[in-house]
Amino acid sequence: MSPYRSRFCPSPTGLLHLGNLRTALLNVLLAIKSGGTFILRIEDTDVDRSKTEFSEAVCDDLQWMGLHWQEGPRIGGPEDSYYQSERNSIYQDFYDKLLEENQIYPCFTSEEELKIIRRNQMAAGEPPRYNGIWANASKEEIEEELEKGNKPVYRFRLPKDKTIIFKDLVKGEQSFHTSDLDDFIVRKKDLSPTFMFANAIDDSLMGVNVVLRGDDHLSNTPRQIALLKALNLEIPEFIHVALFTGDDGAPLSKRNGSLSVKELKEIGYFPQAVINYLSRVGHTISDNELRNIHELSSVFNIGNISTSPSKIDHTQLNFWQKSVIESISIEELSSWLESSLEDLPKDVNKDSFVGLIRDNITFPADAVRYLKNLFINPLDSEKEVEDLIKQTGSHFFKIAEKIIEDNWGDWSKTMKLIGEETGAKGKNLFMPIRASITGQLSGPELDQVIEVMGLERVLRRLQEASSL
RNA sequence: GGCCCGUUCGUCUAGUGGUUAGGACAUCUGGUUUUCAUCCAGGCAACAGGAGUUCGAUUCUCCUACGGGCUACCA
Repeated sequence: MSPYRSRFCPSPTGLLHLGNLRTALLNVLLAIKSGGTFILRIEDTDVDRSKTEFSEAVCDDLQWMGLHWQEGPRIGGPEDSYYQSERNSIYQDFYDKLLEENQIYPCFTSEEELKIIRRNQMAAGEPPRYNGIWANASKEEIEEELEKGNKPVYRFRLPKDKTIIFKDLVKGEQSFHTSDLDDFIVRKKDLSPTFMFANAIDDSLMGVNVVLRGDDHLSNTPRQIALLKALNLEIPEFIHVALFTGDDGAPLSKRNGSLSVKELKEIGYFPQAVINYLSRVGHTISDNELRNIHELSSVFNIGNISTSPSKIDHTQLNFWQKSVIESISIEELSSWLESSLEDLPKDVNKDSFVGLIRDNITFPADAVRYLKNLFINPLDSEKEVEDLIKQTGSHFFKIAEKIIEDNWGDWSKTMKLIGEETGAKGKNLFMPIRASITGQLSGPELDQVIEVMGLERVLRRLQEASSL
């Protein structure tokens, strides 16, 4: 595989979410795998919606996820700027050239007029398309509008009756007729470039040789190819990946399960869990190995990219999260949980506690729950626990307390004695003990729990239970 | 409306002109735990529908349905 120069080019109008992230990841994997370069470019051409805070967040989020770029914001590269808002002089040269060659033309039809035209076309059962009234306007007509102070947009003169064919590396050959497309706008009234223009030009100027993007861009591709051809610019290869949808099949949004990187971070997801999940959505990896980004890139394969859309599934994401928790060291786990463990009593060994709950947690919040229930919250803070303890009666706990104190260090003997003394066995024996000591109805093996808690604390718990 | 993309277990997916249609996650059951969780083992579960091509189609073709995209002075 020859080195690919891939790119990710978000517009800073919001936070990065699982869908964008997947596209970014695939581009990174492609670059690493081919020994190429991953470029980050900020497409902030929409002045009203673009915000600096978002472009900063995008960079932070990608870095946190371990998706590093070799050219782009913060680190620079061959280009003067990787923010499109700072590249206007470059675009100006192309506009000049295109205008001179009569490949673009000014159009004075206002947005309101366009809306009306479109509505009428729809009503008449015609395809809503720019009617091309300004395509062949005379110099005089144009002068007249300019004199009136009217500002034009510029449209690209799309070649007539041509078929544009390109090969999508995943979907195969795609063909579009220019008669189904219209003269699209390349420059807005405020002189800023449109996506269709700046995106295609920058890809080419930056030497991007593979454009891996969402399926939603598929029908933009012939337009961009036509534009690049008109400018004699290099045309990259294309991969359009099927969309990643919400659990209802609709485009990914907050209400159908998408999470922003910010939220993922707050919930406590490991970047590694996220990339292992994401690299298996719409892309096949035949085994269930947990991998780092380099290992993922080596099993990444364009031919394994699927053509059909996939739905987000948090249980699968969480599976990878648990898989990371299983695989890392106690030290790493402890530092992951650091801020969640602030309330852990000083006399409790942090690593022992973390080791104890490791198999029973998915997120830091789960660790907090154990911490609170084991060491802080009173026994009546969870209803089921309180009910069970009251139902069992204080007699049981008084007996248990004495036996545990006398036999500390031999848990199986302890439980046997409590069973004999109280007549309880099985569930009726273990659940009240578990409930009173741990404040929960489920959790790790009891002998391990009491070891971490210590005799004093366990006895205090039993006393609390008998006086409930 | 036009153009385009897509449709295999609940989910992510593998796969082939003849297969017991495979795996993973979830779920269910059993085992371990004198309890629950964890862990381990096993089970359930799918080719959107209709035509055609063919000795034979889940696989190839067409149509329909459904989902999605583009058709923006958003990207």
